Amino acid sequence: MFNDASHHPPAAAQGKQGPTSESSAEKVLNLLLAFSASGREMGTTELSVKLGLHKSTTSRLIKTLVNAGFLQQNPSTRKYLLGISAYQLGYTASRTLNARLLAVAHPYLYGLAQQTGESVAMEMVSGINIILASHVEGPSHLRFNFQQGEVLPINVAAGAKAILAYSSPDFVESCLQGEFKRFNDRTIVSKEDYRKLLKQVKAEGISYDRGERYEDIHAMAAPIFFADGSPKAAVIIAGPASRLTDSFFRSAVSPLKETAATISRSLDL
Amino acid sequence: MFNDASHHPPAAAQGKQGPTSESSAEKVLNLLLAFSASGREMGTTELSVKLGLHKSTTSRLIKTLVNAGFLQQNPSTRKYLLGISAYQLGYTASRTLNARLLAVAHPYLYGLAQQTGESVAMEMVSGINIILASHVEGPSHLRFNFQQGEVLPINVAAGAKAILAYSSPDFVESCLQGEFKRFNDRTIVSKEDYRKLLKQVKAEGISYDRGERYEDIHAMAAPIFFADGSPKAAVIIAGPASRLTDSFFRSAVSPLKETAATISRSLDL
DNA sequence: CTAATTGTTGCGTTATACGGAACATAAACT
DNA sequence: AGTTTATGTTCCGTATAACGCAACAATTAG
Repeated sequence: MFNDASHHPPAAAQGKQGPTSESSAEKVLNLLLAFSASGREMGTTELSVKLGLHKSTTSRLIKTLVNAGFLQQNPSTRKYLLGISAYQLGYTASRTLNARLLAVAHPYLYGLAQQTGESVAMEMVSGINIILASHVEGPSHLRFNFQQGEVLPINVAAGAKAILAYSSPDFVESCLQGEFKRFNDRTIVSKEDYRKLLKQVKAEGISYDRGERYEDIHAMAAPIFFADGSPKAAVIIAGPASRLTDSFFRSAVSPLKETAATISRSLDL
Repeated sequence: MFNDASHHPPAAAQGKQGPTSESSAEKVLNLLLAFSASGREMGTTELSVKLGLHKSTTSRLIKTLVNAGFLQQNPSTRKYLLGISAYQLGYTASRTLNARLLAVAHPYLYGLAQQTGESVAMEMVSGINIILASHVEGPSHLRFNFQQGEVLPINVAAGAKAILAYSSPDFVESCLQGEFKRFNDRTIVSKEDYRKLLKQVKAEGISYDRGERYEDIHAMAAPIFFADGSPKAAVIIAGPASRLTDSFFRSAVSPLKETAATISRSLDL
């Protein structure tokens, strides 16, 4: 009928043009971010309303994005989804950010190891696994030795708990696919118990391991966040149960949280 | 139909070289792709020469990209590197593409299982691990049962060999970090032997497992490629050694390769 | 300290990207 | 079948955003 009406005001007409009208460069990027946010397939019209652009503009931008490989069209639905260039870009970004995280974090890990006298490590997300990415051995003769690159069992690793406590339910569930391995009688093997524990960890901001893997090893961990608020890593203090008592834990909470927070901040620039 | 003739001289008549002078939207995307390609930190001048743009233009584009979080500036070097938005985008793209791969592949996996009478599966890359992503059980009563979601030992898994044979040396080495576990006396435990084997697999286009993990289980695999030519998955046929003899292998090479190639093609759109 | 290299604004001009509507295609109804 | 609604793409003249230039900052080198 008269769908053209469109008497909607010229969007932030006057009023000191706070958000200056977007450049076309900004428009492409916002278009990409729209996909990043929703993840769904979307059509031209849907995108145009979502971004407040004209269909014609949207159509042209999409064409550009498809040519560059950032979007592709699902032939059956005729809608668009993220393409291989977006994937490649993210892969490179991930490597870059991880490298930067490692470089930035190491001195702080070292400082924490000196301060606490125990071994310190950083665990990082890799796909749907959590791996041991970096470590600094403590000054003591009796200390825990981390194994670089190891894929960690998420039910016992303190860092994994800290990371998952702040992760999206979606991601948590994909990590919970496999069976939990039992290492000893303290090991958590029930998925239900584990989910409850994550809530507790999130409330405290710290996760603990009191011998759930190796009976004589205790550990504690705090999450590191990327600029978008997503937890991508954790700092872990680990050592012999005889030294990592509850009183040690209490005294180490602040330094640990502080270290993790400092690393998170340093990533933002 | 051709009322407008549209013989308007679009840029081709321009003295300027190149097909069509890039739109600014294309410029931003190319700028991003430049980072995707090199991965290094880069400054304004370097980027401007690399892309054939003026410094001023490049500077403005970079500013836009930084605002949108696609780039960030390393304060110590003052150069730019990929930012959190690029990372998020890639993460979403990866989920999208994986979902699409699973959806597209399944019917072909099923077909191959019917055709060969054996269990068929697809392994996919996840971070620096290779996981079992999807499987179809064969019709026979005695068959191999895949374990969904399992992180596979790359030294024995046939699919892992197929994927790594075509992967970048960089990626291969990051996967080779940990120790190879020995399952039996056929298991490959030497990294050197493994690297040699990968070359052979690449030459043949197929990888085999003749009881390297479970002595009575044989398997073969062929890689699946994304549109950019990167191997992100593999199709695997597995079953009892008694049936997966060399003669079975010979007869299954073509169907297996064909299935993998068909899936790869279907992803391109 | 000067010279050289790299990075960031102003400004006037020109080409680029926009909005509107026609055109085209596909799905939804009867 | 035919008709209607929804969705997507192309064309064109015009306004404006983006460009190149060159001066200006800010570092680094000599």
